Amino acid sequence: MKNYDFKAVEKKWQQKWEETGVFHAKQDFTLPKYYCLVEFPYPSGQGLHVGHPRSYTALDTVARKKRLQGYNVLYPMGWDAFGLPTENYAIKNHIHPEIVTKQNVARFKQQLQSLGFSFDWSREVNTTDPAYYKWTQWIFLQLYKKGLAYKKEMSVNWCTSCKCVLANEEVVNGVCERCGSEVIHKVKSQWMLKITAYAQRLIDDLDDLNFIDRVKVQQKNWIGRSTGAQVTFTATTGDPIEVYTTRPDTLFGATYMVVSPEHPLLEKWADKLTNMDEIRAYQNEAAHKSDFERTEVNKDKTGVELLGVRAINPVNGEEIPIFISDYVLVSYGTGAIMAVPAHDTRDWEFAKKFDLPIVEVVRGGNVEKEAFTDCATGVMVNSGFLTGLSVEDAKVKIIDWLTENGKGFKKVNYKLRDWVFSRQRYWGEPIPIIECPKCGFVPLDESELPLRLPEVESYEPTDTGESPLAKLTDWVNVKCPCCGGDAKRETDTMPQWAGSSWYFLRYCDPHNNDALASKEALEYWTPVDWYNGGMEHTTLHLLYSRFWHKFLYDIGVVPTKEPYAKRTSHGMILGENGEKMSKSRGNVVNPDEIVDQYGADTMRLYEMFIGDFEKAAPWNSDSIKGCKRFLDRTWGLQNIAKDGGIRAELEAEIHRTIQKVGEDIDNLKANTAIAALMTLLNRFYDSGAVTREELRTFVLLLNPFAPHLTEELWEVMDFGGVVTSQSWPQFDPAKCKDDSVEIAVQVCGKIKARLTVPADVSSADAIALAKADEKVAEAIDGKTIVKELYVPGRLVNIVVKM
RNA sequence: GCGGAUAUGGCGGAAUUGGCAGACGCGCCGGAUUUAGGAUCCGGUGGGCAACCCCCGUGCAGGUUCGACCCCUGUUAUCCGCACCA
Repeated sequence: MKNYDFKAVEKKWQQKWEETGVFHAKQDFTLPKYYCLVEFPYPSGQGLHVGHPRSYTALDTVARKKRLQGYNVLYPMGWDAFGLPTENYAIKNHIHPEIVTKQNVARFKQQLQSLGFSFDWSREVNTTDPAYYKWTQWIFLQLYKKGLAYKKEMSVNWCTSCKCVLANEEVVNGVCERCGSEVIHKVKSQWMLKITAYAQRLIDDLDDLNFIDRVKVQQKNWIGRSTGAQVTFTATTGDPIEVYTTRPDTLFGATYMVVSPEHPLLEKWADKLTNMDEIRAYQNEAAHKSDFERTEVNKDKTGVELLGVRAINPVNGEEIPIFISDYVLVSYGTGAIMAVPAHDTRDWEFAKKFDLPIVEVVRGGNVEKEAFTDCATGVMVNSGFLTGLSVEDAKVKIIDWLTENGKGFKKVNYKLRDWVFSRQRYWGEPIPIIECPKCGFVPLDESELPLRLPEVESYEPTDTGESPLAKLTDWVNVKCPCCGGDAKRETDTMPQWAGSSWYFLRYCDPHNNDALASKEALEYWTPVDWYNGGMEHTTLHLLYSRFWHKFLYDIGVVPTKEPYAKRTSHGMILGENGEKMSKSRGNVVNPDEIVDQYGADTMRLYEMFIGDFEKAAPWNSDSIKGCKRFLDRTWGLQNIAKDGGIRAELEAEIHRTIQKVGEDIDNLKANTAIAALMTLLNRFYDSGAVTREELRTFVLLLNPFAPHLTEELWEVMDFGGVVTSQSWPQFDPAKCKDDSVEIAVQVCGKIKARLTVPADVSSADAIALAKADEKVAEAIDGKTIVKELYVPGRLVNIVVKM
């Protein structure tokens, strides 16, 4: 036996796979298909880290197994290459971002190829390629034409460090999701996408999808649907004040109102409010607070009462005070609330601080001590015609009353906001819109796509909030396609999430110049059968791409309502100290070094063996050795190989292993699949031999995890052909069972003995055999047997009484 | 605060979903081989006890059951998501 030279062997097979194109998806649409997808990476300057291969290897094992099972598998890879880090690097080093991207992509690609993933490289896509972003822009134009893209002056999140606006989804705890810098509010005119129009469908359609639960829960929470009522209060000025509430049943307990500091009625009432100075001061203060300050928890309630205008409760005609307070948000509901301090914690705190009346309307709590909110099963009190009803009935009755009297109606609200879609940066897709003083916004004609990014001298972002593109007067100043007059191009670009919102469609037909992909290809390949990716994208990329896909479905471009049939998510790989891997913590493991030291197969195997796929797992350099040892022992099997079929004494175990490995790969339980293969390997060594047929099966089962070594072993053993053109082993359920089994014998639940019995032994015989055992006989001697039971193949339990 | 999850040896993790807890791997201990180290091979390894066929043991306290890591009630800790969303 030759020593296993992983470096030479891995290179050899990687070249062979590339030359023969064995992993290219076939263009034959009559074959059963399987579309496996992993999130395409952002090609950063740091190169791959050990987290990337966890996801890629897991679906690579699925893809490889599915191919052996006869499926036409699409397992593609590409580059999500627009974005800030590249642009910032380019600025710092005075290199064009396109060149930086090219270098990073080359590095990533080389790293991925060194790990032996079975990607179809003939379908590689790159979001920064004009032939690609032509279609990103095309989709934007379709959204615009359907009224789902609009430009609006509004208060937006502004990252002080990126010098760029952010979507709500990109603001985490009041700071920028990417760089962690402070986010402030800025009033700017921004392109928006109307994702809210799809809020209900984005919730409803989750039901039919095979997504892991936490993804569904997180998306539902983010969309934040609630049902309640919109109620019209009337101000003493005669103006209606609309509020939204989920508790219309508590309307009789509304003792004051609160409007947000930005509420438009305040300007309207400016001349009637006697304390306008105080109000303006409060508004000003609120406007200068960052998101972080404004949403800080357990913060004291603040506010100012409006003097000169009061409100009338529509249900009882009572006049109540109105306040402004920053605990009421402009962006949610109507920007105004009715306050029911007895049954809402925030209102209660506010009422206590401003000494406002607290009227109990649902019995059961002590509203002087705290707000009684957990009152869904309570009974109404102090509530006029609602008194005596259950909360549930009161809700129905009050909504009927409001509707009949024109004072309100049933209403559904969402926390989801429209998607802020423009970015004031260079390295993104140009938005293909021209603004004409006469004609307004004019979309570029589709024949002019792609609208290429122009060359610029400097990519520096500006403090004024303008895109670097704005400085290119030659590019900006154009003639209006509509009237021929002077007009200007939109200079903002699209966010990084644009290109990734539809990339999985492009893989189906990546070189198509007439459509984002052909109808036939989409019909055949979509939806993605299995998509694995990070939890951090749940309310970003995953939600955005579902939205775009639904839109494309509505306009007849794609044949399915949903892009992904199944979504799973991998846990993070942590550093050896159990902390998140990061440069600053100095615990980063470089995958190149692992491949260099142990080989790609060991790296792959270890990443799959490291633990529960869905959970975070700390890296352990000692444990890798165990995987290397296993592969070396597998290679060594050729020394004890002999002719012959599967031996009778190993038949059941081999069939069970085939079953287990297959099922475990499908269920993301690679760790136990590998454990089963290790057990089987130990059995071969224990028996001193492995037959050719046994080895053949073993090699096939191991192939998805360790593709290089198994190909080489296949070749050395002269099994014929290559592994990639074989069939996945079949198991026979009838052969998975042993003829005899070891069972435990318990007396009163305590184990007294272990017996080997025939697998098909009858209950009576098993119990008789158990009783015949010396220790069991001793334990039950002289006692009354209360109960005897036999769990087939497991145990006998004899229950006795003294 | 709300929502979701998790808790098993020295470590990563198994457990056919109510039926022999600790599979598999790491680490550790002992042995073989080696000039030595490394590598490899063999044996052992949840805890207690001198030892056992004994006792204890799946975060903690109860409960249901012939039988509970698994189901129920309560509780603690950790992680994640959302967070003044009316």
